[in-house]
Amino acid sequence: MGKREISSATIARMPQYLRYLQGALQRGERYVSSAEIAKSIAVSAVLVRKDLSIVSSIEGRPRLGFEIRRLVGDIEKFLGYDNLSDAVVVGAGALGKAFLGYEGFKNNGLNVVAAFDVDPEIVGKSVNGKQIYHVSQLSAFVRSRNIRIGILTVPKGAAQAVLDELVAAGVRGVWNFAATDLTAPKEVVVKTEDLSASLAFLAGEMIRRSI
Amino acid sequence: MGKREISSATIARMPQYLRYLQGALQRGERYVSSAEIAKSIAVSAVLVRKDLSIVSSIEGRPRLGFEIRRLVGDIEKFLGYDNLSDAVVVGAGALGKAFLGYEGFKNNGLNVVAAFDVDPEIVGKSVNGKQIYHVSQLSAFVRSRNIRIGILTVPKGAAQAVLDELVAAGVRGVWNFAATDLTAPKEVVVKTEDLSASLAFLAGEMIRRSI
DNA sequence: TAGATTGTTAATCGATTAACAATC
DNA sequence: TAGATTGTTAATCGATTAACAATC
Repeated sequence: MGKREISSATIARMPQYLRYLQGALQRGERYVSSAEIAKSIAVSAVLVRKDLSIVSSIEGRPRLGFEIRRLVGDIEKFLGYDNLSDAVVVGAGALGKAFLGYEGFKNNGLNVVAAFDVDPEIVGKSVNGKQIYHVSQLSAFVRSRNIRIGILTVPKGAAQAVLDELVAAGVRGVWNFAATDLTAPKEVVVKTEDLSASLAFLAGEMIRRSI
Repeated sequence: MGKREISSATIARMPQYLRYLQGALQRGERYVSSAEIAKSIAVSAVLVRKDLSIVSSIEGRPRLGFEIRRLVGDIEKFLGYDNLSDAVVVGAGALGKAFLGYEGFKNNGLNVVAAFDVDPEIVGKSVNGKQIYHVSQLSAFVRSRNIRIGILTVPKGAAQAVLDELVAAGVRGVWNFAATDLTAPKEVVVKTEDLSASLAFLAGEMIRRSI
């Protein structure tokens, strides 16, 4: 609809706004000014207003600020949190199991329904009421349940092959924790989570500040 | 030493370069051009050269490119990967246990030595040879082992208190997976890992591309 | 009302890219 | 040598901030 491209920096700030606003809502606040939001996120108030104007139809009211409840609704909608989609986890090691056990992503629109692995030791078990199947059943499962999101927690070596299989079965988004670069068709979104990059940032900051 | 500030965008690319270069090294390659690196990372060749000139003392050689082995060494040094530091995990739930079980961060200079929790069910057990202690012992442990890094995988509500305790005991860097905003003294680096922000990015891209 | 706070336009700042001479 | 590839300077681009009129 001719909308201008929204910068990824703006998108990345949305969950932070959301987190702050949900907290404010729980404290019983109803309105918040851009300056208050700005302070909590270490960003300028103008930028907050600019960001909010992009995702929200509501206008802030001079003297009062923004109505928190509606803002929360708009940001959740923008981020797609209102629209729960099912996901599968491939690789039921420690991290994969953590995904099975964690329900928190439901608030973010993600519902993990099952996991897949090759290890006969764990295939057949379940975590948090969610079954671990053998990888040979992955493709049929994804197809029949019309799954759109796959979470990759397999070893590096297996990641590309699993991704290919997921894509062939209809997955359109892959959340990759395998810390390796993957290739996928253009219409599939791959988000590689590079925790060692974060760690590098932490370490780098520590070094820079202490010297 | 009067060095110019290095942008966090540059720092964030370093682990990506490193990953590509290590792969090239394993394939037996010895030299690589900035254009090849650029292609694998979807970034321009000029930017690669600029980034590399910041972290590396070696110069690229016209026609040949950069010597991979030395580049890998320089980037690892820049990121502090050569300098293993001990860390503790606080919160031994599913994610915390994943950290205990995962040895991969040793390549990034991080060595997890123990975990802490309050749950009597798991205190006293060990994962991957690493002991889970009661939180009451946290402070003494950190002090006596001179631990500098703490990984927070506790529930939101407990995060700030744990951080305060870690800081009081001498921790200088905190990797926070509790998805809540924390406050810490200026000299302490806190890196909050917001997986729901990543997830938002994935979901957002999926929506944008499919409409 | 007066003043706090908004939304928007123009200016600034910083990161990326284009252009190109230098080099092996 | 000729040509691939480098490092650097200047131009561009995009994101953030400053300034300020509008509004409740």
